[in-house]
Amino acid sequence: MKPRKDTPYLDLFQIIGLKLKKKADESIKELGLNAQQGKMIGYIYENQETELIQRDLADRFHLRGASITSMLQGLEQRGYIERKIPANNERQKNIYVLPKAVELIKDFNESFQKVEDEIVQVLSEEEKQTLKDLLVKINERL
Amino acid sequence: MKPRKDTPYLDLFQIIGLKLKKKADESIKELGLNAQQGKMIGYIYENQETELIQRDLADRFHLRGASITSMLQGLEQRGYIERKIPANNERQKNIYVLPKAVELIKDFNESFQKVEDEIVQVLSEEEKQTLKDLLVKINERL
DNA sequence: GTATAATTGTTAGATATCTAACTGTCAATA
DNA sequence: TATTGACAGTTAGATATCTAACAATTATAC
Repeated sequence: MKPRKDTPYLDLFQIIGLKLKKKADESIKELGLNAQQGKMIGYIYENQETELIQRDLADRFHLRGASITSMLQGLEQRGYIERKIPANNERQKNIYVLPKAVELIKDFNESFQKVEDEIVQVLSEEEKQTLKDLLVKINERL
Repeated sequence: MKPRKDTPYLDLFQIIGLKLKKKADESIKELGLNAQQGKMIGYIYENQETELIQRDLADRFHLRGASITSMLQGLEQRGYIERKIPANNERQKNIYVLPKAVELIKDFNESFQKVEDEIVQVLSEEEKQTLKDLLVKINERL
């Protein structure tokens, strides 16, 4: 009996995603953080003037509120970020990066850029553009 | 200061991967397993006549040996699979699915197929083929 | 043949994520 | 304005993954 199962897109996205996660983790491991934490710090840095709250991070990174709490508690204890309850809403916490994290952001970005380059190194400019369009289209409807 | 960070491919793959994982988990949740377990059972079923060992599963799914041990212990305790030490190599364990798992495979595959269809629903036949070619190319070099 | 290497799988302990239940605060409305 | 519901975040407990150290077995090299 031949398998009727045939889910090449699901499988490819899953495997590529895993490989990329491992590469990204590896590339910033020496900085003492994982890729998710690096991405998070970078995102906070770029958005901290917009009254960024944990809910926003959960949405952006497709994680649950509980995961964000846990992650930010870790980053806060280690001195990378701080959380301040804003005057106008005591439910929320605004997130800011501290200098210790800012120092690392350049290194993060270089490392992530290298992984990014690895992804598309085998593609022509035209193929890269085509791929990006297709991925955006898929992501929007998913 | 504008962010110099720009890793759209890394970000898109990460987010699409997460969304797909959640959809796939959701789609087979009622069967009492998660997507990874479903994929694993399906793969074992299709390869159990080839003296499949844990090492093979670790390679196929890009997981560590320890993770496979843990996962298979769970599936074995719940009666989905069995592991037998082959006569010719006492280090190894050959993996087989049990009837309880076989019953579910058809349902798994239908569920995964639905997620698969969701991924490419917005693409034309030509776009689908292009995407697959690009993904395969990327996956090979990664 | 024996010593050394590599291979396969397991365990222990760490981390990241999840769900469900919860607290406290703010918003809507009757 | 008092109640009810929605929202932001936390905690507890479960699960899945990882790394590192390990045991047992097999393969290789001298």
